Amino acid sequence: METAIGPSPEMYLKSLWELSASGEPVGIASVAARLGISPVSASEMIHRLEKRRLVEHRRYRGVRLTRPGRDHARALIRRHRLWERFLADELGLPWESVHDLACELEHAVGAEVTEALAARLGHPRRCPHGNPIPTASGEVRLPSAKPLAELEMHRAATVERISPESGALLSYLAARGVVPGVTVLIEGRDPFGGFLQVRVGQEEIALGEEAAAQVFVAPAELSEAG
Amino acid sequence: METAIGPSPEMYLKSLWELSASGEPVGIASVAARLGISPVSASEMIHRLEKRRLVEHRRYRGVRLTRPGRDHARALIRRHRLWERFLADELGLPWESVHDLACELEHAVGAEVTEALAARLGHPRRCPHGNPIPTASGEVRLPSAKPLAELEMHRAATVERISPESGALLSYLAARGVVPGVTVLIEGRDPFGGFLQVRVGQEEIALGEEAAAQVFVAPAELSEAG
DNA sequence: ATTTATCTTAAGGTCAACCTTAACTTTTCT
DNA sequence: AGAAAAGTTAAGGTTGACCTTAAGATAAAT
Repeated sequence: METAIGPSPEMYLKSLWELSASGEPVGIASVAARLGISPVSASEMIHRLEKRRLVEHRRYRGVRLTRPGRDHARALIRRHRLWERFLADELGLPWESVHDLACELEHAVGAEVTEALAARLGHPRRCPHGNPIPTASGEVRLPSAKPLAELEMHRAATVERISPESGALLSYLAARGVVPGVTVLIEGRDPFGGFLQVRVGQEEIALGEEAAAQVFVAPAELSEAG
Repeated sequence: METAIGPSPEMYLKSLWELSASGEPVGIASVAARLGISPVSASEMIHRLEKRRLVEHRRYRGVRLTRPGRDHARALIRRHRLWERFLADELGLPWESVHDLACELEHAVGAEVTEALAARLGHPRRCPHGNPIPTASGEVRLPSAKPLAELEMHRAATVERISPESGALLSYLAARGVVPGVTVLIEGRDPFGGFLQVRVGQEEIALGEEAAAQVFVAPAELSEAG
């Protein structure tokens, strides 16, 4: 029944969803930090959301999405990532900017448009950054992958996803060819942990640890072993 | 430079644009009526817009868009109608509903997305209701057409556009096959002006005068006459 | 057990976008 | 010229979404 809630409350739901993949309560301060607002304002909004039965809040214990809250948040993520695909694939907009653009669009459409869009795009399962697109029925499968920093040396791996999806680091990675699907290989490690020497396709680059923390990779199967 | 202005002010600009095709001042009351708000609130907003130099207001004389205001409004109409095309053509959503859906989307994108969308759609010149899509540089050509009610009897004509683009009448027209491009012919007139007998394609329908006032037609060229 | 850090509530403020009621001015119409 | 209609300003209100500062409560960590 598409309960209408404004852009701002929606951002809270989305943040809560992102901050608690498995459903543990989230501190209000971390929500506030993520949205760049004061804890007091976040607290206020959480109470508003609680009145609408979208979240449950236990004082000093944190917030959790209720069932309808979680459904709404998941639907938002779905919309967001579908718009990202659209913007990147159909409109050819640059990878680094689609996240921010999709952030606006996600609040402007309901299920009708979303599902038509999904159908139009062929029901993609990943956003351009490699993150999974929840299905209409609500399933989400995060690809199993680990941070690039934890990859063994000289072990080939495929970039599965990059998270989070916006900010200067994305352009940095994009400029260096680090996008989902490419094969990477660690060729060297700075002894003090400052950066990695990484081969990306043909090229070799140095990747700061902050950037490397955002890149999740799946090691390629080495041999015919099960 | 894409001056950011919220959805609400944007709706005022759009309304002003629509209410004064040729640039004559518009009464605040009519803006208020169109947006469904009180004249007092409209007056307030007009003053806010005046501070931003988007409109000019002369007391008791009406409001007029300034150059930047008109540019912004035209850009909005462009976005709106491009989204309509997208929703109808690419997503296959029903003709009667694309207007309202596009109303949300138009506030969610800037020039970058708009132009990419336009390119993607092949730079269409008309929205699904037949109304012209302003070009990126700001040209608008309204197809010459007259209200269906003014068409001579038994004279074939093509439906050029339907305006306004939303409301119950649209579904009414859509259900009867009255959409841009079809050929219509008046076969009879109610002596007291209540309705028209119209042939639409193969079928014959009765069309109320309220509905007929929204349908703009271009008479087919009868012969080889210049 | 006490401190520290986190969290929450209280109090008061801002701004945008609406609302109503009421009074007043200007234009327009008869 | 006078009345009606349209438009305007004033005054006071509401709601949502933010803010700051300050005080109080709880949990966690020493």
